[in-house]
Amino acid sequence: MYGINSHPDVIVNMPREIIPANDFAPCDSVDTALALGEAFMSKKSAKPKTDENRKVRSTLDLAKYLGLSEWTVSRAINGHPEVKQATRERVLAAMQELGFQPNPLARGLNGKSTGLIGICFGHPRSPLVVDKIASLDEFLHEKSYRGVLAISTQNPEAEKTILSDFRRMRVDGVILIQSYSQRDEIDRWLGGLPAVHVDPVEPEIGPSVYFDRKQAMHLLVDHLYTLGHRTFGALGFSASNPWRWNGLVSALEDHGLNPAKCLRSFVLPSPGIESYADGIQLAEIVLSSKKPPTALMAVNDLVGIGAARHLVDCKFQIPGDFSLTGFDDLDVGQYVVPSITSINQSPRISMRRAVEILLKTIANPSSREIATIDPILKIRKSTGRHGHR
Amino acid sequence: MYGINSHPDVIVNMPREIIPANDFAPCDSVDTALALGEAFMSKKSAKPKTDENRKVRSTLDLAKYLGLSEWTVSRAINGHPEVKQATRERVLAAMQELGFQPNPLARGLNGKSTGLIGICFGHPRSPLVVDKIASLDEFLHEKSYRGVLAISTQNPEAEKTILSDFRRMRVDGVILIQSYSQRDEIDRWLGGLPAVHVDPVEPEIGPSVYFDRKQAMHLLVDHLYTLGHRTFGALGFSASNPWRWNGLVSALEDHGLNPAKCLRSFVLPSPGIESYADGIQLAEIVLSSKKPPTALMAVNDLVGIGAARHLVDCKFQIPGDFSLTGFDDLDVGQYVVPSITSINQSPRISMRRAVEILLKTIANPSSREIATIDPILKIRKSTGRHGHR
DNA sequence: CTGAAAGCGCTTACAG
DNA sequence: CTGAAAGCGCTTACAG
Repeated sequence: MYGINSHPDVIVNMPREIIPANDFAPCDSVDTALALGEAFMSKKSAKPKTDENRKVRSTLDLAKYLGLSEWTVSRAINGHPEVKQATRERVLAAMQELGFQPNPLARGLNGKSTGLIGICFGHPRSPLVVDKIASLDEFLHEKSYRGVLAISTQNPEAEKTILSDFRRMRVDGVILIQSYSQRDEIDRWLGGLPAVHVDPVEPEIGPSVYFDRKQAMHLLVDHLYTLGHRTFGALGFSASNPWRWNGLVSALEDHGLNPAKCLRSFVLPSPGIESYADGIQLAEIVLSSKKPPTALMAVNDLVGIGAARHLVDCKFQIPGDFSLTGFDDLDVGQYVVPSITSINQSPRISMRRAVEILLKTIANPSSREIATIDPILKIRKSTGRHGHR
Repeated sequence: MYGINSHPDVIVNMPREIIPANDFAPCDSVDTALALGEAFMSKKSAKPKTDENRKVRSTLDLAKYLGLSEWTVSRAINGHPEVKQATRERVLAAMQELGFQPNPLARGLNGKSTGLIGICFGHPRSPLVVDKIASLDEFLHEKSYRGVLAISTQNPEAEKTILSDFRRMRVDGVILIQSYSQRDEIDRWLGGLPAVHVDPVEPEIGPSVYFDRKQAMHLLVDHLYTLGHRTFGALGFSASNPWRWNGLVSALEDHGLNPAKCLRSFVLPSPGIESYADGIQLAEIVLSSKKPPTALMAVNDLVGIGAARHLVDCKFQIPGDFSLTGFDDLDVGQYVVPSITSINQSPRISMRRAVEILLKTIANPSSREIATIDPILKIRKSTGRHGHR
């Protein structure tokens, strides 16, 4: 339905039925159109009411078919108050029956909704992206929107291009996921286009969905501290990843620890795609360091699993020698040995909120709603007391 | 660039720069437009040539700016032969410089290219989908197309709706990945829209990319047979998955084995999402069966890893007691214990071919190119001689 | 090549 | 509510 109702609370379910491409017969005269209308309505119509003889292809056709004016049909479809309820229902019912939908391109040309939502992922390589995309697809379809997907791969230049394209194709709104660009730049690129940010690197000052990474780091540190750990290693992230790092630092301080002494960061000289192979390399670095920390906190599950794999291969015990945490709560984390303690980010809920907030922002551009997603700690076999074998 | 060249071999790189939404000043008179043109061209123009004073927003503006007619500009952009090379280059250069692009909506309304490609995934839950989406995004962007993504979740009704929507938004073509619908139905829903099928369930009779699953099953069986295995179990698929099953049967027959005797199928009463949990359940079923086969072939890596996990938990040796193969060659397969023998499907190459073939089909609808992607066997630690501990 | 015009399928003032 | 019309930004015959 391409969001063509201006009454968001009255969602009309119009079927999206097929419109054969080759059966177009324009209705040039009112007579033809009326004859057509009769054919549709006549109970003893020779032809069955199949897709093949559905000739209502424009609002003008529909208007003729219903004996209304184009004006009325347009207003009815767009939920304007000038047309009375009974007429509107008649129009909507006919659309249902005929499977007719106004052409979104023509709507877009007139500055109306196209039913398109631009989706821009900053970081495509996480397995969570599949869940997010599937969820977005589901929630967007529920509201009769379509997602136009693009991936910027953390490249601001690409992001600029993508947003420009979104504007050019007149999307109704944009969902930006893990954007790495400057907030003010993005706003400039958007040029007023409604947008919701999900987990931006820059602090959120507009409509956004914000996963509480600081709390997540607190949950992990609390868990490890309770198990007796006093030395911590960050695997694959450092102070250059402020959200993770600052959360980690503040969590340590909350326990009376001095991060300068108890926290070390292990990063690769040339960071890869934060996957297993990185984890293995990072574990090598940890092992080659003096007095490695006992609690290792990986930037994500893949790195964590890779690191665990290398440590186990080197005959270290997890959690006897090292406790190890991941991040993301991927399914796979439960099926590796040892299963990996992690943080669940509720990607599905997060996407649901993103769609909700975007639609609110489209309806009311001054809305600046922010949703916070709470982390969930998943304790598994990769964390335990140090020295317990 | 929205595919606005009718000469596919001459891809013009036009910048997609930002178009501020609020600075629109329509050029109502030729005078205004010319003055504008002068301002653009004057070297001592007061205002710098920023986004802010870029006022060429339509082909008409561009035509006035260049002192050409709208007709010429349109023809130049669309690569028609009537306009001579020098003029075309001038137009194209001005577009570059001004960052102007014709409005794709208006083009679409006129039955021209919108630059949109519909992408429909039938099976969203595989981790490979991320790779496929990222690859499609990359290759489509290279050709200045945009992907509109939808997921049908193996529901023909949803697929019908999605294809109808694609037509309504005038996509230039469709990429259907793992569609579960009937081929003739799809063709009807497409109504002539150019499309390429990737790994359809129905045999491919149009433009398509076809992963050679039969050969894949042969590679696996050859490998297992060479290792001495004579009894085989299919984990998570049966004769209802014809490609897998028929390939498996023919491979066994090629080795002189009788599938009726040496092949058993293990499937869940209510199949899940073909992930780890399914694998665990399937392994339970295998273990509870009489004389379980020694070679287990999982429908995919996740199921294989889950099954392996359960077998190991039950103190069976892999590959001592069971050899186990997966399918997909997910990264994770290398990092579990034991690492899992699998089949690589070259998803990136597959997507590249899909885009290539689609663009060829758009350019020439009678083209019916079919690409075959060869499987690659990845031998890892989960397969070996039976009884070797 | 130019110029003037119609048309794609909508939306929206404008007068009745 | 109707009717006649202009406009969104393009493309495309049509006459010169």
